[in-house]
Amino acid sequence: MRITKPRVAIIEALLRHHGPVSIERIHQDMGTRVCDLVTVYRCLSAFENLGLVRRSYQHNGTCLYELVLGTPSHYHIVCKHCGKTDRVDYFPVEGMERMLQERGYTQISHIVEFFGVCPTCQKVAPVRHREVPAEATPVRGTSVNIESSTL
Amino acid sequence: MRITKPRVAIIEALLRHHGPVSIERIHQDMGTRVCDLVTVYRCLSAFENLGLVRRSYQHNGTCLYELVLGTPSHYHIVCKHCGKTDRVDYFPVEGMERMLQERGYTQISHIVEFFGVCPTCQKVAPVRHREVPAEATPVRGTSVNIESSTL
DNA sequence: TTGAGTGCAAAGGATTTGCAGGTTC
DNA sequence: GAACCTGCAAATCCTTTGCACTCAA
Repeated sequence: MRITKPRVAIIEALLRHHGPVSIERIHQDMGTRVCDLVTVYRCLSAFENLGLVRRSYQHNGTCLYELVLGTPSHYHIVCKHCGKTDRVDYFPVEGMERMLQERGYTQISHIVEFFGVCPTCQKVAPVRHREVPAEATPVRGTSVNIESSTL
Repeated sequence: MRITKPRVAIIEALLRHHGPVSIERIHQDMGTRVCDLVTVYRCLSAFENLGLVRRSYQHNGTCLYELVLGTPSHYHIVCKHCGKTDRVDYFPVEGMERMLQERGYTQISHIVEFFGVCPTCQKVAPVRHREVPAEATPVRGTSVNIESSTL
């Protein structure tokens, strides 16, 4: 994989955030003139295949990306390929992924995410699918994504 | 809210599954002639507002619905309205939602999901966004969705 | 009767693809 | 110089909306 200006800029933009960021946001942060939005999509996709970044979802279904840094440490296994879900009865997070590996799964990762309406938004109408909130920017330093990846 | 043929059929279809199902799949299962796909979208959305069903996402970003039955029992709080994420330092799942309530969040829910490539798909190419897997049907009885909702 | 529900058609928005031209190695 | 990257434009796909009509309460 080649090192190009857009790719470096994307990584830099991701480094400035400490949590999942939307693609649009990354594009803005790195400066929209650096490259086309399409390129950001393609690069992030490539990065994901390399295990450099991980993808998660916002409550409206649009996706977020973040750098894979530490190895964070649960109830539902979904096959990335066929989409089938498989029951996971063992509860504690520890040893969870090891158990899945023993079942024959690879590229295991998991996400744990909470949703709710924050104090400031208490009185406003609910969000619908695809409806992107005014400022969907994760607040830096205040997010923890416990998704992890294992070969 | 009125009881109509499509709504009954949707609930019945959901009852036949023990895990998250895609909207398309629900439509198929209940028989495409019962109502339009759009109606399924609208009904599920209404059910969700009533807390009857919960929504989650597939690894390609498309959404899944499932009946809210039991009350299942952490790291990332995302506002459903503005999309901002907020750090959650307290780790154990127990008491997590209570703590968030104390912070002023409402309509709290969370999802815990694992992703991986299942033994059967080991040798095939990776899935991309929006790319719906051949058979994305959750295997009944083998899924556990630990998302919960609190007012 | 009458407002909530529905169908059909079309709009919206995020993500992907095709192809020609550029750039890194 | 070849293979990989990009830009631009257009296609896809899922989800939402508008509007007139139907039906449960």
